[in-house]
Amino acid sequence: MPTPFEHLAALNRLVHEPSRLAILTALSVCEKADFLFLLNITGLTKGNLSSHLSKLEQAGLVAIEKKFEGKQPITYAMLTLEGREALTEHWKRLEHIRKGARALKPLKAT
Amino acid sequence: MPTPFEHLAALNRLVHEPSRLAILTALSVCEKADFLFLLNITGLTKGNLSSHLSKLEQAGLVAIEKKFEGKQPITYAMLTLEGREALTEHWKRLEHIRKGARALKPLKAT
DNA sequence: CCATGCGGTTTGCATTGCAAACCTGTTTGC
DNA sequence: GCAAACAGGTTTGCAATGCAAACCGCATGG
Repeated sequence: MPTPFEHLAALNRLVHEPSRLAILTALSVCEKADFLFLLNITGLTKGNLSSHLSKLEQAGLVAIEKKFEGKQPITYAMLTLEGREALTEHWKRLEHIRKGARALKPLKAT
Repeated sequence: MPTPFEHLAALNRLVHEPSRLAILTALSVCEKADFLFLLNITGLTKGNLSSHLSKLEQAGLVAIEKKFEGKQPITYAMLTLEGREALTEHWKRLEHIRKGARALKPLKAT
């Protein structure tokens, strides 16, 4: 009989980290977002947003697209399919854990 | 107009960390739990459970009580009021963030 | 030209979380 | 009765992470 906490082991730290959870969750509701937009809504510094995005890209959860808009370089990020699935799965696990705790109720300390 | 992501900044890393979220959530449904019970349901190693508990104790989120049950030493952990509040607050924030993302929908990149 | 700003990336460092070693006492085998 | 195994943890060592700060290339302004 598995406890709901087994799901914790499966929590993907890459997704779970607050800043990245923010980025991913934000991306999940826009088809595409640029760097500065993400910067504003997450409140991260440029440096940290940059490195989190790289990490997410490397993991295949987001796709990065760099182009020039006129003369300004601009970086777009969007969720990959994999990223979308990972995020959905993650929220589901969290939900599951919290719900599961209630089911644990009858258990008592030795 | 604050975005829901401001709540992320407030996510308490101490609580957010998966293993500790497990410990705290488990504790939230038993008035008291012993070390080995926590060990089983979280699936952590003794060493890591020990250090997570210490950290939670230092932060004032759990209270540790050590006694002898016959000849065996046994360690009990229970949530402090502060711990209970922190956990509740944490789940609330997470909920808020996920819900909030949907409200972000109309925003678009650029 | 020099400096100031924009749009990021890279670097350095302190903090973490994990695995493995260790510790104190108790029980078991012989 | 003494060595070995076990129970219940704690401490240590190390690799990885996240953050702040420094850096970089290009473009515009004085």
